[in-house]
Formats: sequence, C-alpha cells, structure tokens
Amino acid sequence: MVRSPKPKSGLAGPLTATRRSPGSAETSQTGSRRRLSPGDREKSIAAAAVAFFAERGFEGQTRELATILGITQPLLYRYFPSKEALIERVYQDVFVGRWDPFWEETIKDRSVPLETRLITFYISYANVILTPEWVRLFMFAGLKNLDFNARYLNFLRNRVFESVVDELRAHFDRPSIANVPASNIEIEIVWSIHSSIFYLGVREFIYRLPPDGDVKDIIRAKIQTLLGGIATVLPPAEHAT
Amino acid sequence: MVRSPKPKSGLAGPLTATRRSPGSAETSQTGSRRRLSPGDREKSIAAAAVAFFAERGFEGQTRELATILGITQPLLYRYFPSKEALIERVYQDVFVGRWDPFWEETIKDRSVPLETRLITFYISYANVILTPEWVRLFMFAGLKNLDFNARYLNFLRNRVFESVVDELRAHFDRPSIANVPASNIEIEIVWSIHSSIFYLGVREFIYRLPPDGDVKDIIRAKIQTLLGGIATVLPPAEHAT
DNA sequence: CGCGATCTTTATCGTGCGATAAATAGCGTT
DNA sequence: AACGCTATTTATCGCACGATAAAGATCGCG
Repeated sequence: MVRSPKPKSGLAGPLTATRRSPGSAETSQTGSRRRLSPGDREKSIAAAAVAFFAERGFEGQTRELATILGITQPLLYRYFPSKEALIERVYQDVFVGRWDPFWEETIKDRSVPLETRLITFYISYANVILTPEWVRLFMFAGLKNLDFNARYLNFLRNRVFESVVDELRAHFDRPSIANVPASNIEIEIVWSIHSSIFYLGVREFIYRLPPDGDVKDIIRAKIQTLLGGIATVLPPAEHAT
Repeated sequence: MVRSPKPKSGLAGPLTATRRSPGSAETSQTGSRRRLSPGDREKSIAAAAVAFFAERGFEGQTRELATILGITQPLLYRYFPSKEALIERVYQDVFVGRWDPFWEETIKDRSVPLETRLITFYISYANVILTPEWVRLFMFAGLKNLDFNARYLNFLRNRVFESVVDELRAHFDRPSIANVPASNIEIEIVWSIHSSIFYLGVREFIYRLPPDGDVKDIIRAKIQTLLGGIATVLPPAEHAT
C-alpha cells in the first residue's frame, strides 16, 4: 500500500523530480512531487484526508495520511494547524459541501406525481450519501459523541422530512402541516424510508455486505411499499391514486 | 452508570476499609476492593469492558477501563492476555450471548397472526439490540473492517429474514421459499423493516437524537406499514386479511 | 545566472498507551 | 497465628503519534 516515492533509478530520477507538470497533480502521487501552490496543496490534502479518515477513522495517523499523499507528515501542519482542524475541514467538504438545495424543491413540486418525486429525490440523495466517505464519516462522527450528527439530522428534518409529510398529507387529502403539525408517527414513517435507504450504505461500506441488486430498483420498491403501506395504515379521506 | 454494587454507608465494612480510608475512595468503584476470586474478577472486567468499549470505542485505553473498575491497569493482563482478547470477549458476550433462539420459533408459529408474530418478534429483538452496547459495539466492529458483521448478518438472514419472507409468502398465498427462493426484492423488503428498527438505536445511541415516542408503538406502526405496503406492491392471489 | 521567498524535509520533543517484571499484600489453610 | 499461594500493585520499557523548530530545496523574478 505504501509508496516507493524514491526514484532511485539513476535515469529517471532528476527529471521527474524536478519538472512536474503544473496543475496536473492527481491522485496517484507520483506526479505531484514538490512545491505545489498552497491552494493546490491544501486541496490535495483535504481530498486525501476525506478518503483517509473515512477508511481509517479519525484515529488514523497523520504520518500515514502524509505517506499516501507522498509528502512528509510535518507538511500537513503548514496547511492545517492541527489534526482536529483537518477533520473539521473534512466535515465541511463532505456534509455541508455536498448538500444540494434542489432536493428541497424536487419534493415540493406538485406538478409531478408524489411517487415520482420521492423516487427522484431519494435516488439523487442516495447518489450523494451512498458513498464510503459519507456513510463512514457520518458514523465515525456520531460515535465520537459530538453534536454534529444531531445538527445535521435536525436540518434534514426541517428541510426534508417535514416536507415529505406535508406532501403525503396533500396526496391523501389531509390537512397541511401548517394547520396540523406533523405527528411523531408520521415523522417516523419518513424515518423508516430514509433510514432503510441510508442503511444500504451502512451495509455496503461498513458491514461490507453490499445489497444484492440495483440500488435504484431497491429504492423504488421501498418507496412503493411505503406509499402503499401508508394508504393502508392511514386510509385517505376521499382522494386515491 | 455502570454500577455501584456496594453502598458505602458510614459504617461500611471493616473488611473493605481495611487498608483504605473510606473517604479516599475516589472515582466510582469502591465496593469490591481487592482479591476477588478469579471468576468474579474476570466477569467484572468483561462486564465493564462491554460498557467501556461501547462508549469509547475500541481505542479506549486500558488504563481508563482499569480506573473505572477500581483496579490497576496491569491487572487486566492477568485475566486477558491482550486488549484484543478482551475485545473478543466483548463480542462474544454481546452478540453471541444475547441471541435468543426462541425468536426463530416465534416467527414461524402459524397459530398466531403474522402481524402479531412480527410485532412480537421485533419488540423482543429490539429489547436486546436497542441498547447502547449492542448498537455502538456493532457499529464500531463494522468500522474496523473485520468480517464480524457480515458473519452476523448472514446468520440473521438465514435464521430470520428467510423465515419472514416465507411467512409473508404463506400469508399472501404464495409459494414457499422451499419451492421459489426468496428474491432480492423480498429480502430487501425485510431489510427495510429491520434496518428501520435498528436505526432507532443508531439515532438514540450514536446520534444522540432519540426517536420521539414509544419504541413499541413505532415498531407496530412500521410493521403495519410494511404489511400494508406489501399487499399493494405484491397483490395476493386470492387470500386476503 | 543568482537571489530571495517560501514550500518541503529532516530531526526531535513530550506524551500516551499496551504490555511485562518484580514487589506487595489479602485470604484460606493448618 | 503463622504460612504460603496468588491476587494485586508499583515501576518501567518501548514504541507510536501529534506537534514544533530548524535546515534544505525549488521556483519566480530581476
């Protein structure tokens, strides 16, 4: 796994080391050897840190991260004052930086059938969160007993769950949550679908026992089951689809 | 709180206080002071280790565990050859030791309505797994990239999921899995309910954002939604309930 | 070229942690 | 009550890891 960054071969050594193609720094660290611009270096460290801490957890050692990057460990401290600061940056990049505001609109667009909207949203959301980085980092963060996860999930509840409940209400001709607030059970029903989708990622990236079959199909089936089941548990007033 | 087995009332034991001034009993563990029988000591270490590693993760330090136990750190090594062996014991006690074989019978008992069986099973199962120890240790184990979780879940699939699918089949007058094996989608439907219940524990003990309301009610609602939804997605041949 | 700025490395400190060995002390036995 | 077995503690080793300081190397600019 480790690198052999030393171009010990007398031939190739000097050239590759001295002259690197600018800006073409990439993941396989042979290219970026020395003296990147601060901006590029910081980005490359942050990107590597995301993958690294997702795999190893936040106890992963800065020396190993540096080795993966093909740099020395003290260099990390020129760009981030501490390991904790680097972890903070990882949170930002993954959880804040990957939120798509369009999701909130998708759910509320009543020109589209509800089932379609939910499927569209959840497939798109799944594309973002069902990655090893998102799933594992989120779990590592939770296990650290910070309030980060609770904050994210409150945000999610306000931006997504409440809307989904409201759309379900409209779909079944029931009052808006503006008039009758979402009940615990209604929120839990949304949690059911949400958690069962996130759990696909837990199974694949934490348990290493990936679900059999196409995630899109599974999501579709889950949402159809949900909508059918809600119809049974909460029979509609008059409307039905 | 772990435990406080010995109340240190004013006139506590002349025995326990032999060498130690009662007032100087520091952290928490003051009851058992010294020279337990090997069996008792081992059990007390194992029990404390479950709570400790569940809280701190497997990177939790043996010195802190010893402090909680009111013993010194090297004593741990008289009862467990290494930290890793102690962790192995924790796995055994929590994941193997808490499995209830009766669960498998509950699911298959066709003298009881399916909805009742599922609710009974999942409430009982939830009683065991929806604890900080089970949930957090399971997640810590998964994040360590061992095959432990995959083995447990394969066991669960064979002992529970397949049976649930079979019972759903019977409920809706469809062929037994003995004749037509469970499909991916069917297994996924069971995963949906299962993961949404386990996720109640993740929310409470990892995210520290406990679900609102009684877990039993939530489980009941989830199972009713599941059964109703399956009826919609996979309409029955002739039978209906 | 050569020089200076700064990006990167080499060297190192202090601490924390798993583990071991030797010394100490509780408790049953006689 | 003394004895001896062994449960428990005291003392310590070795290394890993985050972090810092100083030396060295690279590149733009004149």
